[in-house]
Amino acid sequence: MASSEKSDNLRGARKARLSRDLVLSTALALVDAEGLDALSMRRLGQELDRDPMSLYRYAANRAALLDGVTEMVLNELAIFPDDPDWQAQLRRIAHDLRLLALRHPNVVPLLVTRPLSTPLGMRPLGTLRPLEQILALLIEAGFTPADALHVYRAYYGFLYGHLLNELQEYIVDPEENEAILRLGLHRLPAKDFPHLRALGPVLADYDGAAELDQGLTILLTGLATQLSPTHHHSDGDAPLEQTGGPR
Amino acid sequence: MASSEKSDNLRGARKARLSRDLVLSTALALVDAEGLDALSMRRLGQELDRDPMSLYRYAANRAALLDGVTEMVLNELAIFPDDPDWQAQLRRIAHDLRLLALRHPNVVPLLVTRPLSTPLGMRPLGTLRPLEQILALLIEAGFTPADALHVYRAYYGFLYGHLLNELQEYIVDPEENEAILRLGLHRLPAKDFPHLRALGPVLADYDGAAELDQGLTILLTGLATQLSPTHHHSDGDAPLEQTGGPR
DNA sequence: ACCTAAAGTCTACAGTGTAGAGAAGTTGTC
DNA sequence: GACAACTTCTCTACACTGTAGACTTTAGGT
Repeated sequence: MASSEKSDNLRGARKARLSRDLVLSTALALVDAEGLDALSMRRLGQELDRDPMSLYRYAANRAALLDGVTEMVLNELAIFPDDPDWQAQLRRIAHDLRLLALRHPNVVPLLVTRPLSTPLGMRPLGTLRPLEQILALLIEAGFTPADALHVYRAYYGFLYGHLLNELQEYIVDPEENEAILRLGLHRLPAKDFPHLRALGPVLADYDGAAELDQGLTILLTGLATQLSPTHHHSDGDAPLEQTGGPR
Repeated sequence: MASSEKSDNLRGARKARLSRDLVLSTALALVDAEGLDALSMRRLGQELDRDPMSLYRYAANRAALLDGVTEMVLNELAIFPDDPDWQAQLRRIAHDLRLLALRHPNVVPLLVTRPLSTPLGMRPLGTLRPLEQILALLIEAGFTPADALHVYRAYYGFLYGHLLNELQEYIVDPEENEAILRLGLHRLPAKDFPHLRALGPVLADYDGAAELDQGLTILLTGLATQLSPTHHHSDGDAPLEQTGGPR
């Protein structure tokens, strides 16, 4: 198909210099368009009209390249640690991340999988930024650091779980969705999967945003009964005052 | 360890016939021992003392092999759909699955990732069994099928999220854990990650079971306020009253 | 113009999944 | 036994992968 090689750049148009950002964003575009498997060094090189080996200047190896892609995606997520209404902020972040995941569904496996093979401290910094900022948000709201961590865990755990759930039922394009879904369900032996088969219509229309929001309500109210901001930084911690401080 | 090649089978001991179960369980053993990347057709063939191509009799391709492995792991999970105490049952299943995940940490990426690339109806049946059985459990307990699905989603979403969370902080062996962890954290720039760095000690001891159980309490009590069994079903336990469902 | 360091390229190697054709082994029927 | 039908396993080959190492080209500074 695309064996144009140098014909594109013949007349004067010099090859643009590569940069980590350029490499990562074309990698992301490729993953978005054709899936994770399409992202090979050779293919990406071809996409950039460069020798595959040149990529190693910008990512130590393929794994690092993948990390870079997830970092790039997570950078699209905005967090405002100074918002005093932490619950609203958590809600907003959750919905933002959900939209992000729907926009880059092929990246989600990386998002949930890469951290499993990398000790926390060794992860790309861009990946840890949300964690740090949410901790900041919660501590700022009056939680003790340890409690903030607990809240974060419950929150992010639930959030990731929801994303996995929703994406599992959404991969195919909405047009064929119902057909393929039902076709799939039809394959199931009626003896062994009566309930699942009966739920076909219900499965067909999944309102992810609503489900997420409802889950968040459960979680937040549940959390409120177990932990809440103490609102006066207790027993001897440093005066953590950031009103109008440097960002 | 087991690079015996043919020495085992030298004197008379004829090669045992392969079977899907044998193939899948040695595949699982290999993944448990050396990780997902070690599971190549050639390597697995060598482990079984067979030509790699023979494996294709028992799994259509590598992806199907991976599916088989996850199926095999999920088969270790027992569910009793007749238990009238559905909350206790959900609790028990969650803890069982947690232990399963800790016993096969390298399989967890498959567990959460494979469903993302396979429409629900096309998934291996063994993978859908827990879903069907939990639906049965909930319906048996008096939920309407649609509500059962909602409960299942919230529950499984939370559960998977927790597993991802816990495994992220647990990969390395507990002995080195603290050291490596702290070493990792030390790498983080103090300017950008103050909270995260300060939480080093807290991160070091993570009680997964407790955290999971606490989360389940939050979830179940939260669920009770939004949905409950309508119980026009058989007799037995004392139900919570029905609040006319939202939506 | 020269030097230096960075950026990009070429070649090569060991590994991958798997299609296709064939060989070896197993089983059933006479 | 002999034959056939069928399953299971093996061999060869191909296109593709990540990446080490040595090399060539380019860009900037003085």
